[in-house]
Amino acid sequence: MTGSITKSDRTRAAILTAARTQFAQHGYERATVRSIARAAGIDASMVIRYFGNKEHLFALASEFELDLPALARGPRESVGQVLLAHFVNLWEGNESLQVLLRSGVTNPEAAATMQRIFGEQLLPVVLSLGSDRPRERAALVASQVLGLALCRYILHLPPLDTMGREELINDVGPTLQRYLVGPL
Amino acid sequence: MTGSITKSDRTRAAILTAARTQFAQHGYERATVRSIARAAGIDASMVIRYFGNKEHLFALASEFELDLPALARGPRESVGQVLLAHFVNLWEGNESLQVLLRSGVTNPEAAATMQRIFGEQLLPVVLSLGSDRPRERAALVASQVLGLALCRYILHLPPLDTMGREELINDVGPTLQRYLVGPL
DNA sequence: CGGCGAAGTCAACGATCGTTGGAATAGGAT
DNA sequence: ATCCTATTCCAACGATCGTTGACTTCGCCG
Repeated sequence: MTGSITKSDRTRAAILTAARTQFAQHGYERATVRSIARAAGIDASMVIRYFGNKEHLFALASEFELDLPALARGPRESVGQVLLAHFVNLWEGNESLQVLLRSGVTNPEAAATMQRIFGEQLLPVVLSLGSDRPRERAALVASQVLGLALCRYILHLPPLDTMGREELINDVGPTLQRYLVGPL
Repeated sequence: MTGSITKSDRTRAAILTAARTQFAQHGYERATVRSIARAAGIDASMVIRYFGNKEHLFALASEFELDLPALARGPRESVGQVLLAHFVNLWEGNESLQVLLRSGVTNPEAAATMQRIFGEQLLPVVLSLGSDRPRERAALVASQVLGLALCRYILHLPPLDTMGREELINDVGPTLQRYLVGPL
């Protein structure tokens, strides 16, 4: 029996998926245990039974990796555009980042997770490029990337929310380029 | 009697101030009517008595003006730095913008207010500069300004949260400069 | 000083939240 | 087919939310 996919595995996964969607769309406080359960097609008590409490469920639902590309291995003149393209793919392919962004604004623990993720995953990439003031550069990159995501996916600020990928990358790419390897 | 400052005027102002602080620090859902009342030193029912309901109080507490400078009248090569300096003053002198940012992420009405403010006040300034694609430029400026505020004042992402004003303006100013009048 | 309206408190309402424990049900092994 | 256990539902708990209405206190005008 051990190792096979039981029914509980499937409901557990369904709850996690529903939780990610609810947290991403409504944030930590507005996404209720009951709404998550309803989206997963089960009773609210099951959510607690499987994940202990709401806070723990959130911790698991907001876990993810940035999987940043090895910028130092590519051409130096396009690191900004490459990094931005990667982030756009991330935003649009996975809602985990939206979970963190939507909740990190009111939930201190989510804010801490955000700090940890960008510190552990973005900073090394910046370091590998060998520029001066790497910590400042990493934070500047984060500010533009998060600001773009905020306006495009959360606030739906026109015309940013309807602009095409290429247009976006052409307009904002040079900003990241300067933050990564340009003069400050 | 009409026109003089009554006691009710002072409590009304106290409630509004307390509401702004609570909304700015905890967002719409976590700032409770009771916590606002406690901060204002009165009973929760007074908050409702004076403002009808929580939603209406929030609408009044999140009202403000950007008071943007007339960039077209100044030297063209420093419009980015001037605009950023103005925004930094705004963030640090008044918590109204933090109210909107903290709440706009989960509250659709706050998000709409944010759209309206940037559309009505930032876009005209960009238009006055005569660059191409003014709507895109205004939105790009918003993305960097809001992203910076998010990281610095909400998420407290180091080292952005402790960087000095001048340093910040030197690093991010050129980004706004390009968004406003540079090549896209 | 007595009264009257404004200002504020108090207790409670219905709703909803996260969470719990026990009853009901299902599904696979014997 | 029957039992056993994993899985699920149901009802309810205490807490907290926004909001309401009745009661109390304050301050001023005559």
